[in-house]
Amino acid sequence: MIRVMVVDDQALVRRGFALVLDNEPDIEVVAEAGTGVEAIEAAREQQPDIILMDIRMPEMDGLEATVHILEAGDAACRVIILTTFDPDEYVFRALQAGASAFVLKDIPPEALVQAVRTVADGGAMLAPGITRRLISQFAQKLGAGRNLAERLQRLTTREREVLAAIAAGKSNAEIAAALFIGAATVKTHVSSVLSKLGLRDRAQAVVFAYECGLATVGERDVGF
Amino acid sequence: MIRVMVVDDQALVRRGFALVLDNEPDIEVVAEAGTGVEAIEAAREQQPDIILMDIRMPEMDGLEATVHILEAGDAACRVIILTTFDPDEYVFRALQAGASAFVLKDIPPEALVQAVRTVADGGAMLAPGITRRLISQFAQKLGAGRNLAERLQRLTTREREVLAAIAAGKSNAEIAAALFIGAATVKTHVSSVLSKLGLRDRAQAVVFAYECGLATVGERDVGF
DNA sequence: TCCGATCTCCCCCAAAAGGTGGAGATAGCC
DNA sequence: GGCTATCTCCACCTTTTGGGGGAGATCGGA
Repeated sequence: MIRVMVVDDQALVRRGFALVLDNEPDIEVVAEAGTGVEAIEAAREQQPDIILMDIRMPEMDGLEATVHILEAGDAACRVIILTTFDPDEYVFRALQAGASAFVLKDIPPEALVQAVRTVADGGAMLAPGITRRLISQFAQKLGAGRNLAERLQRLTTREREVLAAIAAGKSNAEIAAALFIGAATVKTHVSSVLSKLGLRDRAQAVVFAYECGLATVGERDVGF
Repeated sequence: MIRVMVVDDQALVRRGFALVLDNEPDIEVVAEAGTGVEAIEAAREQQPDIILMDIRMPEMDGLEATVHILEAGDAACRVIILTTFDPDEYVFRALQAGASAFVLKDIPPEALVQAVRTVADGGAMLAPGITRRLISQFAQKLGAGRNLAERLQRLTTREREVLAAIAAGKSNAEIAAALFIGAATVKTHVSSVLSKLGLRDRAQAVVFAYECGLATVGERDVGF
């Protein structure tokens, strides 16, 4: 049995969703809430598996409530964001907040039921148009450094190691220590890297490393 | 009427999908192909709206064929990748190749039909588990620089502008020219930025900018 | 009005970075 | 054995960078 909570400030909408879901044999609506604050409270008491969350609500919006509920963590629940429109900002904030699904309110009832089952099953679901944008953004990132990666191939192994170290924010002296070579050697390698890639200084080298995928956002803790 | 082509090296599988789709009143299967090469040929001749593409095939795999077909471009078609398993590498390669959907072969027939309609309608669709991974990867990137973004707030407006310029690979002189201020002033700002953020040199500043989201991969053409 | 923050610019100086040219050692290839 | 590529290091030099300290102007708030 999938235990669901429905959160929406409009009682009518809320009841509508609740009725549709409660009608399913394997789904049970265990709570309803009309504000973000109520939602947090109810989530803690009822520990639902799935929360259907509206975004625009008085007191506290659905995204903020989602963050709180998921951070509390005692509830191993997943959140489905429901919204009327799909402005980009909401989508990104929702994904960042930890939502498992983002669907528009105009989806057919069966699709909503299916979404609940999918998410309860560990899956995720996005409205088709949103998936499209997410994919295109992702593909852009993936494909960004293709010609750059080719230029990267002109470097020797050692030079790529040095470039990676530069992209980690290391000074020449630190690179020397890390690679167990002399400072003079590092300078030689750095010069080769810059001239082979057509760059001017190590700052540009860092940019290059990120753009071509040699360095990646999120893989380092900036604790210089 | 949605014109569909089915590509799979196993004739039985191919026929199965074709029959399911042809059974729908608004869908017409206009071509079938058993290899990537055949698919490219058929796509050019028949100009289908949607291509159901298997990945593993002899002669040329589905992803390579997808790239060729979409690059040809004369066909304004969208590709749905069908596969038995869902190894990550395939997913990323598929998205990069330009696929609009990535679904597993075990989806129920109605869902496949729905996917075809969704994609024909300009949407995109991913298998639930894949959507989940895509979201988590995306959320990771988005959330990467949260504490960092706070540190960013300690900078003044001008200092953030300077930091952005540093992250663009500009030298102090270039920044001065870009912001219409003196070189000495730039040095002052750079010093403030570094000391406020606890960084040592501009290379680390570039790293910081990428990690906190001030700079983003793919937004710049590295044409220093 | 005075204070603090910000933006602007200056001087001096030390350290780091980057360029040029050279050189020895090793390894693989024709 | 020559030839090339790579890795290692050195010396010399110029430019850039970054730090320290100071200073004038503006603006907004206490």
